[in-house]
Amino acid sequence: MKLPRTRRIRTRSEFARVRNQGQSISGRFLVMGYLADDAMDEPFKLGLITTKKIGNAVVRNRVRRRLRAILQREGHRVRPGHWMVLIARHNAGDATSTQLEKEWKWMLRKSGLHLETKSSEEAAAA
RNA sequence: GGAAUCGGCUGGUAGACGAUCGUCGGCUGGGUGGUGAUAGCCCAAGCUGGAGGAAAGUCCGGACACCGAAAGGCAGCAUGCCUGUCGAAAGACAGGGCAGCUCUGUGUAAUGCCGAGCUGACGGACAGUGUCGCAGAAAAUAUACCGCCCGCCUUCGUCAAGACUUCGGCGGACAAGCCCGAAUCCGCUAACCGUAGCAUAGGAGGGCUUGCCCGCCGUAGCCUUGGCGAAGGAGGGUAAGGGUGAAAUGGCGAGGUAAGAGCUCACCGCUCCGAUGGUAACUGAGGAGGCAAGAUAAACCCCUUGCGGUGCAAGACAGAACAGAACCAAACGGGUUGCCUGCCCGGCUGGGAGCUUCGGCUUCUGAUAUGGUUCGGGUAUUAGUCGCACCCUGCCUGCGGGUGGGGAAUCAACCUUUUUUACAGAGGGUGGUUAGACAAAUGAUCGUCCACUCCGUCCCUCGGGGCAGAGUGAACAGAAUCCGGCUUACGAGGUCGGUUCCACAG
RNA sequence: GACCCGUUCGUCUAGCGGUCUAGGACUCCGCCCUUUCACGGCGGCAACACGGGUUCGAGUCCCGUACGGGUCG
Repeated sequence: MKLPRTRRIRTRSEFARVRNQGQSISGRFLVMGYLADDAMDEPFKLGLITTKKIGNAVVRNRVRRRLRAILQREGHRVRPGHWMVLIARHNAGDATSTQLEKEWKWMLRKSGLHLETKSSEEAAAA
């Protein structure tokens, strides 16, 4: 799944809307906020937040790239029509890609955004 | 010579290959864009580019932009040995000078001298102001204090001389008392004198005692004078000494002096002038001065030189709405509708004075709904477009751009040349490229190989090896207007130096 | 991003280059007071962010580093 600029959350008001009206789940490395929106024409919109608490610019960039790659690969599992904000916690810089991916999938199931599509299972079976 | 470790300089080379999926920019294509063309928008695919030496810190300097002009001055800030080179500046480099520290050698009573290494924010402390705690006599002015010396005064001690006094001794004189009688004199008697006698009554005389005086000697006291010493006082001469401090007004020796002192002299040091050498910083032959001069300017300050301020969130363009200014229109305006009627909504005015038949009318004053045009300011803007992506330039243009030429840097392959092959260097030349985001791109996954770390397990000679798994791809670290420096961070390697250990040789 | 400011006991803060061994308040600890607690009294522990430099002497002055905070459309 591609992540061009139209599928990103970019304005302060959109981040504030997810924060104020949405729900959130916190994990070991991540915090995920989400909000359903029927009017959305995209499958979902993603926002990433990496604060200075995580580390210097190198570490922050690495965390963002890993999270973006996970969403590119696994974004088709997300139920369409949702705002989604991922906030990296202070220890996310020490986490590996697989750890981040496991935690994100766990969050997806717990939040109910996981989409059980037949096509993916059939593809896995095939 | 080797090893370890520390520091300086240099150095910035990427895990390799393949596959899949992505991200930002550019080019090409199609559609749209009323149309030939451009910009813009949409679509899918291909090609292609995409982090660093520090991109960091934001410590300097500049470009560029705006502020009113950016010329002068004050304030403020920065700068600081000399010469040269590079540079727009900041700054860097090279050489030199001076100073400090360390070491080796050498020398002195001492300061030193030669050499080597390291370090230096290295203009000015006779332009002025300030500060120098504690300790110390004294901390910046030259002397107060202690001390030393000189003479004077007072007191004391001692010695000498002198005067006086007390006492003692001796001697003498005098007075009183007593005693003495050979009788020397007076005296008395013999009439007087001579002479004789008397007499110790009186005087002289002698003796003794006492008193007093004088002299001498001794002793003690006191006074005066002088010497010496001590204490004190006021005065003068001194700067040798005062052991404290980070720092004390030249050092050492000799002479000299009341004591001392560059007071004088030799040597050393210092200050001033200064030959010579050097572009200069500087050097300092020689001479003069008897010696004035502390530190601090990363205290204020003075001098030299430089700087207008703000910073790309600079700024430019586009630009609603609300409010503002000017002008215009009509008393009606807006909505509904293709238009009209109709319907709906809002408005058709406030205040004062006067008159009134109470319906209104006249007059004064103030304000304005609504619509339109223009103006400047300028906000909102998913902060929209530009600024903003190598440089210069010609032509066309509908001014948005299009197209062409030249140059620079770099990459890949190629050619020539240097070199011992290779690597590498130099030159040529073909082709490509020139990071430009804005919640912010340059990545993710998988496979094979390599290196390292960790965990597990197996083997043996207990130090390694094998197998499997995970992680990392050396570290520091991610462009944000651009450029030049500085500082800081950092791994392997190279090089230089120090320290330690080992081995060998002398 | 560009540009400014600050850092002193556990906390909030004073602090002329010199008796700073850095003062005060709250906290903490010990003792006293009280039947006990509290209040109160007495005493004590406890700090100049780090590294260099200037100076006889640095918390203070200068330079660098680290950390924290602020302003600007």
